[in-house]
Amino acid sequence: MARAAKELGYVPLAQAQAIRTGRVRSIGLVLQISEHDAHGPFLTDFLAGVSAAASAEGWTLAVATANSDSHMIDTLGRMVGERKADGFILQRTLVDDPRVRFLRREDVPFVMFGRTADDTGCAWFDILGEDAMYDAVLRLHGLGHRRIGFVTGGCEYNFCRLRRGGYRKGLDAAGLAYEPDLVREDARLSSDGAAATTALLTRPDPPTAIVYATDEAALGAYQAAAVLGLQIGSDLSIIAYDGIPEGIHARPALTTFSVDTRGAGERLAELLIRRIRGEAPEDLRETAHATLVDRGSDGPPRLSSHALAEHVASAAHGLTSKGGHP
Amino acid sequence: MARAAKELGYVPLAQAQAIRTGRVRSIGLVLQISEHDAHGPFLTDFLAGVSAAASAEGWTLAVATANSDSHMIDTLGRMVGERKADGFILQRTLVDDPRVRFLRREDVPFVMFGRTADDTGCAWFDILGEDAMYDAVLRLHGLGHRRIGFVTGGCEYNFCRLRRGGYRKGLDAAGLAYEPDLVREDARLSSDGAAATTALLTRPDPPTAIVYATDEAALGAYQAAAVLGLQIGSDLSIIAYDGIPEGIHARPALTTFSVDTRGAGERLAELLIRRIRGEAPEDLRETAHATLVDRGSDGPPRLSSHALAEHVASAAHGLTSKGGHP
DNA sequence: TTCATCACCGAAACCGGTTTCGGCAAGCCT
DNA sequence: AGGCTTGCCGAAACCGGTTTCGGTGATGAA
Repeated sequence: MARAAKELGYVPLAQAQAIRTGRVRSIGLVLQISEHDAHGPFLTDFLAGVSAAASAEGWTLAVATANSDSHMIDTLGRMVGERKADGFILQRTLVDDPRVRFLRREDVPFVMFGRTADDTGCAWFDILGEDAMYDAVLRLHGLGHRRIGFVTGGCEYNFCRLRRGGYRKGLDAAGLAYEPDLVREDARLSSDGAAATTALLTRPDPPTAIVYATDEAALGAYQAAAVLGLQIGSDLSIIAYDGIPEGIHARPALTTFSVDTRGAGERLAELLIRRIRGEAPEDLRETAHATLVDRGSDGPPRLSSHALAEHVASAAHGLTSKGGHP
Repeated sequence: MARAAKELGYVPLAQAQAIRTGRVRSIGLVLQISEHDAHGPFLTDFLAGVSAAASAEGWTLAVATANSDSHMIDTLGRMVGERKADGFILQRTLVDDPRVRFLRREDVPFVMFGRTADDTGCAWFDILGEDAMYDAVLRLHGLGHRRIGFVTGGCEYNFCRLRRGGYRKGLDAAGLAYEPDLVREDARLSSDGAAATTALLTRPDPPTAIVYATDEAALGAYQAAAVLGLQIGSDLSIIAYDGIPEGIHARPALTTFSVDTRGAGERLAELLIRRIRGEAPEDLRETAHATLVDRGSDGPPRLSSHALAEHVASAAHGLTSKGGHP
């Protein structure tokens, strides 16, 4: 019977099943359009991964967008109310995420891309950015750097806390002292990254290498270095994280830890489907590693911190005197 | 009764309606992940527009991805078979598009972003890129340019044919002769754009201005100009089309016709919903205009075509002699 | 006033599955 | 061998809406 039905090309209607089972076989994804990470190929890759894994299981992907936190919660509620999605993938997890609180309260299944501070009852997939930061510090230490700075992204994101922890553990492992003054926070845009870099370099004891929590921030370093007359890769070594394509086009190209966004999407879709099918969230936690893409932006230090400080001071003087008498 | 129901917070379950009406109130969107235009903020803006307009009508958005033409057709068929979508938005319309043929044959409603060669029975929304190209030529003519080149994108896309037509009409209106040698085709990537630009500039009678069908191609012009020692905006004027953010960061910033991607998504969603509700495709055709963003990449010609040719020739000689004795 | 038509409203059938329930046959234990 | 339990299979109820149908009351025309 079942065989005959199959041969006739029969496929059960998803919504007819849904009416009884309460499942639509659909994964929900609400994008925050204000997020700048929505740019770049990230979104496409991520969607490709999610939809590939979903369609392999016969599931589909329902996408919505939100322009604010409250709009986000509304949209999540509406989608689950109308049964447009059986569960959600949450990207860009915050340290304390309102979406998590809402979905937990409403008892709606979800999976996070990234951990939160309190992940009880949460399933998640995450790339171990802290390990990448750790490796970056050790790599720079191995190249001969002894003063290594750190620039993070937005502090409301949990990854920022984690990566900063990885940086600090790297310093410990390398036997270097942690100096809070060598850390700058909240560099979201490349302009923030440029400002943070300038601030670190104009100190009396500047770092000869800087680790950036995001490529975006690191791109600002090129601008800052150009202004101060420094050569990236020799006068200043930088290593970042994300693997965005702009890093390839920078000169010298950016050494960075690249993230398999598509693969992350696939894993998240699979985890969410298993979560919806009833598996315990504690059993649905996976991690992966970012892979180092060794390009030209890091190398042995050409100058000592002291010499670098003098170089920067003279460049800054040149700038101000030029600026003063146009 | 109805009021009381509403006050109780009642919302009809979409899939229960769907089982009887055959409508899921869902818009389908299948993305070609191989498309390079999937990068950049285009996709985010577009999704934001579509999902905003859809949710205003109580509809949702079902997204899938495809990595080849046949996979695309499969996915369209599967989504309509499983009733995951009531109709589709097609982006990046080809001159002769297999998706259109399939959906037309299967009698599935759809709306195109961009026209095709044969649009009988098709609803569409499009930005009049041909008008932009026309305006670009007249603008350059007004600045004093008399030899104006043109570089198109991939010829399989219909917009390419249209924009080329706009360029030609612009030449006519300006009283300039159309010279096939001043046109280069198939510049998809910026590297193609660079090659096309170099080819045009190394002619004995090079254009002093070039119009590009896409920003991507135009970005290659900066590279080509740098190699030949030309200053964009004076030695060579360029105007392009799309409004991608990289154009802002180019030096000088790219003068381009900017497209309201989000608005396009909104219009397309609304047109598709009306199409699904039964309106005739002929009544569902809309156009909009791109808006010129006047930045620094165009200006009066500093050199005549002849002088430009000499300049290029000497630069090229310098390059080869350098290259010959490294 | 009476009859026909119209509008409105409630009941029932239906959409296409899932799930439960009951009946029947077979197997096992006493 | 008889009674009880087990397993399987088909029928029926159900999910939450839409749509059709039939009946009722009201309205308008003869």
